[in-house]
Amino acid sequence: MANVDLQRPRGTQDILPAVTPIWHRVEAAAHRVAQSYGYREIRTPVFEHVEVFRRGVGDATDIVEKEMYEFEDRGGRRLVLRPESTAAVARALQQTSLLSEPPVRLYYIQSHFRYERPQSGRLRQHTQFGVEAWGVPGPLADAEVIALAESLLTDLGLKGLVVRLNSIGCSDCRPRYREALVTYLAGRRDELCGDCQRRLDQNPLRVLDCKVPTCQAVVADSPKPLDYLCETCQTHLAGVEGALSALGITYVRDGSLVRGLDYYTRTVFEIGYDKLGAQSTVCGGGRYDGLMEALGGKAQPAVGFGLGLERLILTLGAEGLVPPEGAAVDAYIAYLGPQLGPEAMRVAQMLRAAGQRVEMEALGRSLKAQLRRAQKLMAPYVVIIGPQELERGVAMVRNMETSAQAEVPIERLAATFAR
RNA sequence: GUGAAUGUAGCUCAGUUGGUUAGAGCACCAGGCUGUGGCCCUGGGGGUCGGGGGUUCGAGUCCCCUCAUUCACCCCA
Repeated sequence: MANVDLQRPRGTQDILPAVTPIWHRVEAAAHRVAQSYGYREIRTPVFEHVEVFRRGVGDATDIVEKEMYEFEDRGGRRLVLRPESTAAVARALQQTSLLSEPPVRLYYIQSHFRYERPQSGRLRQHTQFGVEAWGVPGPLADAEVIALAESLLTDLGLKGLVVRLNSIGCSDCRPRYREALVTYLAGRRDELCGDCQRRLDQNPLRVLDCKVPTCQAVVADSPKPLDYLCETCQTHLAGVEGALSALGITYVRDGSLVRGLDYYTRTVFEIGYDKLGAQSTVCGGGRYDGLMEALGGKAQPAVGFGLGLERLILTLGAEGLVPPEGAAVDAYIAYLGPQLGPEAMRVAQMLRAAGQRVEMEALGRSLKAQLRRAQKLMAPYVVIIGPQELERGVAMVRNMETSAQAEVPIERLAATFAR
């Protein structure tokens, strides 16, 4: 503890054996649900050239401006630990022929790195399950990814999460709206909070979801993004909503929903769980038809989302959906006296080969201590290798629940357990 | 990046206006039961009181700095 350099870096966590099971469960569900929608897994490098995110995510975003872990490698390349995966996936697609046969449906489970001020649900290294549908311009694709996220949450037993939906327009109508909003807000600049006065210059759409009451009062009379949507965008939004309704997915229209990454166009959505406090957004996504071009490639429409696994697991905990720890092993091998260690080991191997999870006494402790250990592991059976039994080629098998014991010939142990 | 709270054994926490060797419960180990878990009894190992500096005869207690966690903001998953 004394040496700061030997501590876990700020905003990171060690995921210990007691919690890896819920991670496995969540990851398994993510793989299963994504594949059930025909999505295939992609894995991209942990680090990329800085330009991928500067151009993909946007130079003016917080993520790129002040949260990237940038470094120069020994060859003088400017690299960065990926702060998100969508731009990285787009980059990967440019370098393959996958997109020559759209649609391309992909998913990933990857770590992301951002220099954030840590809080519960906000880490410097966090994991996202993400999904991307490339080469699909129509609104059904937007609805599909939202449905996919919803399926995962339902699969894990979650209820009561709220889907919020909005459209922020396209390259045609967004500038018109932005201009109208800036004109309006500039006229009432002195009524806005300090943050919003800054936002007005940098990212005026963000003023819409400011929580300061005076700002909300100003926003209440402001031009609404939906009023400025061009016909194409309106039709698209209506298409998404129609599909969601057909699927029976409940959502709320939230005209103030804005996302912080520049690449979004038209559809944006979030799925949140309000009991998580300030970090309540579990899933965020939308459409990013302009991303591929921003990265210098041929234009390709796409929709997707990122879903934070740490936050998802916090939510499962808050909802009491983390199952209690089960037995770590099927059998515990106890033995008496150091000379029987090798024989105990041979028995353990036999059972493992037969598909059993087996832990063997490692410290040569008293039988009492070995049984205590077995109990702790919730091992249903203990196989006791002792000199008395070994002479006759048998082992004592103890049922830990009933305390019943029976001698079983060693060569038949595997068959006994396999039933 | 802004504002605030917290930091004592592996865990949850006591620790009176600064005053002798820093405690409890749980956990762990051993013995009681010389080869049998859970209950009980007895004993034991464990702490640079987050770290550094200062005030003082004396600091877990007071002051400063620092690190970490948490909460709100900001942002986002």
